[in-house]
Amino acid sequence: MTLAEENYLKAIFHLELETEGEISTNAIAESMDTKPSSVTDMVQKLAEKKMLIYKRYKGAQLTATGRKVAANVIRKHRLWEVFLVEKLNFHWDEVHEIAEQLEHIQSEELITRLDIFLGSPDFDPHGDPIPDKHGVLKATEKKLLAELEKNQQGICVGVKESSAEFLQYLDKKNISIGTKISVIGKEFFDGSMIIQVEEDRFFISHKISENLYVQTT
Amino acid sequence: MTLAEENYLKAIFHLELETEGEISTNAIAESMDTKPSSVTDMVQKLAEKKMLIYKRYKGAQLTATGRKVAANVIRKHRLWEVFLVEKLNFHWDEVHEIAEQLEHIQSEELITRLDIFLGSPDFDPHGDPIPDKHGVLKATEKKLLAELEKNQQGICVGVKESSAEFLQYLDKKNISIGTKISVIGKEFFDGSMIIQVEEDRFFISHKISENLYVQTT
DNA sequence: TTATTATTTTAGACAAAACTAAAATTATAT
DNA sequence: ATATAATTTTAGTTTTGTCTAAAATAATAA
Repeated sequence: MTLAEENYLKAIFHLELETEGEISTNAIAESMDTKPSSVTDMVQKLAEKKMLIYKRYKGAQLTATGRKVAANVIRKHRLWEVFLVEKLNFHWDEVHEIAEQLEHIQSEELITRLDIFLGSPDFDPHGDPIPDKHGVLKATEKKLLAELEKNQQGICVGVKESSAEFLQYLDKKNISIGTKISVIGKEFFDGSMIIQVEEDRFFISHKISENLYVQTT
Repeated sequence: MTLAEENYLKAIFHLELETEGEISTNAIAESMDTKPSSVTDMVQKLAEKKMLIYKRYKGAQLTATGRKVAANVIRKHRLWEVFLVEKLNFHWDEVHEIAEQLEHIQSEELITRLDIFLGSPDFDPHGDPIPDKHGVLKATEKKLLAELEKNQQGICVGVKESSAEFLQYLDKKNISIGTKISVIGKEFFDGSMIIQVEEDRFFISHKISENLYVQTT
């Protein structure tokens, strides 16, 4: 697997988490900031390598092999992010670009040992889950925001209560379907939280968090 | 600097440590296991980038800029080797290939922090010195093997005593001019050492080590 | 000094991964 | 249902770094 191939597999893997069925050429191109024609070239190549199934004009779908390769790249990315934050004291929002490079280092043994060195973490510093060595990501689950713990995160997929007041509140806070919410802190005694939405961090009460559904991956 | 460019600069840097004047196209090709014609192409490109001075049919010589870039790649390589051995418990002879990849990760901040995390080591696990952040390698010095400390290493450049017995002893141990000697252990009270020569490790007395000149880089 | 050998460079090709422009296909709207 | 729009693919280039084969230069030997 070349660096470019790995990046394509990774992008398609992420798109499959959000989309049913085949992933379109255009969607891949957009997510990778490249041209659709380049995507066609690469997708054909990956199909020959049995990393995905590709049908002209219909789109691509990862095979079991392709999904495993992609998950492994993501595993490496997230383990390196943990290293950068926990060991080198980077801030969690500074590590993405460096991890983007480190994720392509080729050595199974290295990742095995890095994982042990870091204490086999389950989540990266953004709260995203780290796939296990078989490439398995914990199944996606829909839960209440209130059920999340510190350092976890979810994507807003709906509300339990849908009063105008509540929706207006969410709107004011820039929370809508698809918004990523990260739990920065959680107070044990009253269930209140500090959450991060885009670049803002703010406090929310338990009343809010128990009325918001999030999808965790 | 691309990955290929960095590797060329690194190779030329190493060759300049062993050779006076210009480095020949052939020497570079051999050290990089590539064809002389490829070297010509790259060396012309690096000359345009002011990384080295190149004269047709004569060879190449690094500029101050090129030397700095090369030293920085070597610094990164050696710092990562320290990380792999000290933190991830790799054996010192397993780390080269992985460090070959890690040395190309682009981030000044990363190396600054890695260096601090490792306690700003002066030598890598093979005893090779780590250039400082300005790319400066400690000047090459000729000293007696006896003056080296544990984990340092040198290249045999001569003997103080030159009796037949001594030279025969060295011959038996496969030590000659150019042989790399690494100090694996040193006994404080009598100055005896355990040294590594190629794949062999063995004990030598102080009598031996104080009659052998080594060059340290 | 001239012939031979070794080294180095040039010229032309190739593979990977990207791009542009144009053609083909599918989807949408009247 | 057909015209228009959107998407996707194809064809042909470009760049980077490599290669082979042939030509040019330098070094060596007779």
